[in-house]
Amino acid sequence: MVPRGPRMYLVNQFTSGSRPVKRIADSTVRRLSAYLRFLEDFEHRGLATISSDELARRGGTTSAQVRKDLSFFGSFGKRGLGYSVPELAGRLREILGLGRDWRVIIVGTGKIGAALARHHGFRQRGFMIVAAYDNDPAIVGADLDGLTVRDISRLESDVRREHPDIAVLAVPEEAAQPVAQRLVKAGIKAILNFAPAQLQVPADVTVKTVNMAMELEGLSFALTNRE
Amino acid sequence: MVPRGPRMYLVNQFTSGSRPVKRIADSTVRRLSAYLRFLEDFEHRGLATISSDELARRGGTTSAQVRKDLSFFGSFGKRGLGYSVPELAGRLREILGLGRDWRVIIVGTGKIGAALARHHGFRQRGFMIVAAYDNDPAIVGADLDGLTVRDISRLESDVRREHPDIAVLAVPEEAAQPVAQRLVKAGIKAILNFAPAQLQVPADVTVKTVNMAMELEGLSFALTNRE
DNA sequence: GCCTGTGAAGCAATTCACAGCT
DNA sequence: AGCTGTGAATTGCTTCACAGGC
Repeated sequence: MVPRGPRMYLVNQFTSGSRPVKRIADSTVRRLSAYLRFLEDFEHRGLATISSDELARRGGTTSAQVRKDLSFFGSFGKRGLGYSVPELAGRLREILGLGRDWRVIIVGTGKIGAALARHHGFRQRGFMIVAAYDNDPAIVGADLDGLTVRDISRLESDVRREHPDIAVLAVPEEAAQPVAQRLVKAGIKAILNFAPAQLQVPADVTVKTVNMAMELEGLSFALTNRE
Repeated sequence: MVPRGPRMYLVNQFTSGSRPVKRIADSTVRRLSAYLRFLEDFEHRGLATISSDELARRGGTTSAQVRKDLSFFGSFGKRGLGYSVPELAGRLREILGLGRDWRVIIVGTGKIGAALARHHGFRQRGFMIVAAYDNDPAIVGADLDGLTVRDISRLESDVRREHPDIAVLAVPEEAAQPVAQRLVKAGIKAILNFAPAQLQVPADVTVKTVNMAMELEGLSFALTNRE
């Protein structure tokens, strides 16, 4: 029934002038993220240039795909030479919005939420965990690597005052939708959801769901259905 | 360069006779997994039938998509009525290979690996965690909810003796590829990878990667590129 | 009348292939 | 000669629309 448009994004700020607006597929964004990772590796090793073919090999895709992905945003390479590693890395950071810090809150500090709160890898990429929430009085007040777990009753007032950009949702399945609604109402526009639930949110809110049960079932399917 | 076929699966056991083999897209399998979750909810609530339209609403897709997804595997519904909830749930479990238990090992018991090892939700769906490994002598021997962390040097011999089906890879980025290679060499055919790395494995090994940095960057992109 | 199952149509993503710059 | 950038061709996923059974 309900017709759905593909989940894509405007990139009008990249298309100069008044040309028709471009839309970027999710899969493209994921690959850009992967390319950036490889470029950072190359940067560390002091390499100056890289070809679409090398990026493709590292990313498990094709050189044509790499060039097409980049072409949505501009022409960053030199024919006959390839791409300047630092320049392309910079462009990708800009495209992905990594030129600034993002304020992240974690909602639900059970096993997964707590592990995420303690994970320092996010900070390095500009995702600053600024608060963590739980509804269990036994957990509220606890310390998570310098972060004090707050009572979830403060969620709305905190969000309105501290305007975090991204909420990581790590609550039990049955709490996921109600908490998501509270987050949206308080003004959150981006949610990383670890609950095995399909969240219903307004179109201007972006949700990425990480569903480990689903991934395991995908592996089960693959193991079961092989020639 | 390297041309890639789409990552799909044979389902010849579902297509009777010698008709040309069907291939199932990843996105379809993910949706089947979601449908099963909703069906289990309906089962608990004692509902007997469900229409493709109701499944679609819960799954954020369309009724045509639901029917098309199911049609790859057979005709499970009744025209004018819908689908029998228990029957369709059973069929989906069969299709997804959930009619049996799967033996899962966890490699790397840092924050994420340990949280996964302690997570009981997997067991309920037939994913039994049978061993956990680490290379840190300070962690080896520790107890994770009844599971003793083993020394990773035992990995190959254990895998060959205990033939686990799925390995969850939760090691640091730089260790991901070497450990994946060890797993593959020992005979593992399915890997759930939590390391932010693009694993290179033979075609008969299935890898699902859960990359939180990539998801966060997808949110960053969405927040940055809005009209 | 209601809802499934499915070819056909439509649309989006990937791959091809080559012109054009270095 | 080497490698990018990009229209065109292709592939494959999604949606339409309707015949067919309940």
